[in-house]
Amino acid sequence: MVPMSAQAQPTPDREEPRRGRPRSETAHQKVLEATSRLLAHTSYDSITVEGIAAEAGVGKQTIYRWWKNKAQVVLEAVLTGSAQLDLTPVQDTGDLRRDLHTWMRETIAECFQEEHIAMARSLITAGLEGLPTTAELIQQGGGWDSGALLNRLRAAAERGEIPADTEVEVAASALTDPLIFHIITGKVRTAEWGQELVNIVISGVAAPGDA
Amino acid sequence: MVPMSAQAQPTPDREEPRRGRPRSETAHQKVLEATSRLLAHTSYDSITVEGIAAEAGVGKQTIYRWWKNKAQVVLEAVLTGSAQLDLTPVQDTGDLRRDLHTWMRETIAECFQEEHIAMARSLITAGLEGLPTTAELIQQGGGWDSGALLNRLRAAAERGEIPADTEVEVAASALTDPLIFHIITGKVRTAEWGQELVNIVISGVAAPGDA
Amino acid sequence: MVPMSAQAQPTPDREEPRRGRPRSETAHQKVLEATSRLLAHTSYDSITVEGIAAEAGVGKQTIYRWWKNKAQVVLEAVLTGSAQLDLTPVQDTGDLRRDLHTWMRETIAECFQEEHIAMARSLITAGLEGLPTTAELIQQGGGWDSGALLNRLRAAAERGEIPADTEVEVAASALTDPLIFHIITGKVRTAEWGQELVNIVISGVAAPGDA
Amino acid sequence: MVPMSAQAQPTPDREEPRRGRPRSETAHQKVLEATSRLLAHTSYDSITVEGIAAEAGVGKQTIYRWWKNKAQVVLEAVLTGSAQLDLTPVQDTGDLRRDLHTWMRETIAECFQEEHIAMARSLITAGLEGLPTTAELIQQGGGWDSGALLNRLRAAAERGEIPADTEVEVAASALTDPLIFHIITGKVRTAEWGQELVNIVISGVAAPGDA
DNA sequence: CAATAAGCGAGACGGTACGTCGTGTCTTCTT
DNA sequence: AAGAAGACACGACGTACCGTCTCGCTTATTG
Repeated sequence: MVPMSAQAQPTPDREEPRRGRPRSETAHQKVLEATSRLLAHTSYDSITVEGIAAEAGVGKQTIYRWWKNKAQVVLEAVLTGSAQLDLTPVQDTGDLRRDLHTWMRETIAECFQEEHIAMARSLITAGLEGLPTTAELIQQGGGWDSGALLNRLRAAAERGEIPADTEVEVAASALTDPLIFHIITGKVRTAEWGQELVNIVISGVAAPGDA
Repeated sequence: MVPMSAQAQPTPDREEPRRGRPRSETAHQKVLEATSRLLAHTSYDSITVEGIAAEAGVGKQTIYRWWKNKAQVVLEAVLTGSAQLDLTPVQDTGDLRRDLHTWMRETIAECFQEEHIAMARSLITAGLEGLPTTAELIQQGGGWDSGALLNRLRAAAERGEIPADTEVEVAASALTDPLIFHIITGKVRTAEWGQELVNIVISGVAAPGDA
Repeated sequence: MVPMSAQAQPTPDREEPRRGRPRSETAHQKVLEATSRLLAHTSYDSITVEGIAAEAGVGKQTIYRWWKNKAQVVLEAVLTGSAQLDLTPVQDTGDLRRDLHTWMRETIAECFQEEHIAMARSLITAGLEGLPTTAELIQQGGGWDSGALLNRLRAAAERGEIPADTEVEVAASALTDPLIFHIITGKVRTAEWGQELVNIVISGVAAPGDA
Repeated sequence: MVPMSAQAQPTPDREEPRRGRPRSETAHQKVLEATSRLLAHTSYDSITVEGIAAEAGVGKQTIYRWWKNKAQVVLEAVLTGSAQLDLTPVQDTGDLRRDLHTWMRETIAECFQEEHIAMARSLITAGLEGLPTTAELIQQGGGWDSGALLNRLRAAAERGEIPADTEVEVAASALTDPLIFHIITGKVRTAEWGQELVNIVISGVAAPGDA
């Protein structure tokens, strides 16, 4: 899957020592795990809060104590759950073009799998159904983490593989966004498509426009 | 909005003249208009079929006579509603880079408006919530129509502005998809970002990789 | 059971011809029957609206369309359902004391049965939980119908068996209310207790006070 | 209110001195008072344990340490709360009929007051909702205490005002039960009604049936 | 006088039911 | 036969209570 990571701390929690029985981190965790489990074989909107509660062995109210609605739960489940998928690294052999081709090949192989597609779609849907704020959550707090990719591009810029003033973020967008968009909409993309995309972007970056 | 167009013929229209009272095209239209009106200030899932029916002054059954579920109605409303936005053409002055810069500038100006963003999001959600088939509907039947863009690129290829073997569809993807993705996730993008994206892609296309 | 009868017309219904699909009297009936069935082996408060809906094969909303809450449903079910229990008649052999003794014996035999006790309790609870108005419903609209008893007493008064100015309603109360109250609270009463009660009341009625 | 009294000793009090912090009788009392306060303007089932706890400034668990469920709390609150209402005595002037008339007049005046009615209803509901055992609690342990009335009748029997073999308990039932039943169902009764009831019963008792 | 045990207010927990709302179908009468 | 209207079965929503279970703190009794 396109790498994502999330810190997702829904309760910034003023550190005043709460009274009464403290919230059970166990319950919190059980819910996220149950949600992930359900997301594997169910689309966002056929997931129900009641279903999550049942699967987690948790009271519905407990879910609403931690999250404001279904979108938030799913969002956090996807974001934290996929953190471990954040492992398509971008190697640095010194040859940018080769490294990106490798990365693209692996990423495509990994991403276009039933389960990851389902998760990505849930992420989008959950993000869109949440408040406007939630959309921000996707981008900023975690969402698709193109960090590794960005780092590789920055290294290339410093090292002179590509011009030092390259807008690496734009270049990264040109690589990841078509990928993500095609995952979501269900257009299956072949390795060749990916290779060509890398070629175009790398060449474009390497040969700065005459504009 | 990113140009889309839709023919949206949900009824493959058997040409046998039906018996009894013919379906009211008026009602059909009223529904689409009402839906568009609602989409302007409401997110996909807080739109209800009952709400649409009420807004349109139409019976619920009439809606289900034409479309098979909510997702389809919204989908068609978005697709046809945006058809008239499909007017960001790509001019052909002979200078590809300049033409694309112009197109990008205009598109960004047009797209990042509250109302278009809401529609784009609804499109995605409706597409995802519909059957798997629906996802295809977005891309194929209508969806984001990068037709004008593709044509301009093909013209450039034929004319030798860019290499004849250029994968124009990939290049188009590299331009439109980051745009779309940022619209739906709510990342607002400046004109500069767009210009840089065009630069990268055009240069990359123009200077075929040495790979 | 202590005789009750009810007309229970929750919808006084202005006779303007309603538009749209008319309410299904069938559904209405299915609910009442299901409720009666449940009341037989369940106490009032362990009956649930969801349970009634399931038992009746009816949507929950349909119940709430006809009745305002659980108390109202149960109330109507008990009242209408028991109408057929209104059959402990008071015979008229010309001998009031003997007739009442007979009636009392039969009523006690009939009333102190698990199932009737449960219904009577549900009636009270439903009545009390409903609005203040509901309490009125019990007395006026139906509730415990001491009609047959009253008639027998009135006949006796006209015929001179008891003084013509006898307050027959008070006398009836003195007979039925202890009976009802003991059913509700669960005090099981023997035939002897009933006989003695009849004796006291009849004698009291026959021998007008010297006050 | 119809006189009741309650000993209500929910803890049969094993006399081994418990270890640890002793239960706070203060808390116990605060709960009962809070419950009584709530009972004044709320029906049984819109009273909540959480509400009682809040009103009493007490933890919920403290309530469940003393009583086994809501019905028990309310039950005890009503029973003990009304103990102080147990003061409609039956005087003994030697004239039974007069004494009972006086008692009836005072009792009716006292009983048919909003607040007492509410309490009586709660008592019934609480009794019915409790376990079967609870129903017994009403009658036996406390409930409506017709003790004073019974005593007056027994005195009359010993003294020859009424036949020595009078079934005083039945006679008392014929007086109190109609009263109670009318309170809970909300039928407001006038003083005349009460007077007539007394007349009938006294006469009936005085003039033993010729059966 | 510490250790121990149980009570305390507070409030989260797993449950269950509530009453509302939306979906997609069905049924009435009207056009 | 299609239209507007609206009831239908179904099922999820988010809330409210129930009775239980921790928390950290307080208060007696016991060693």
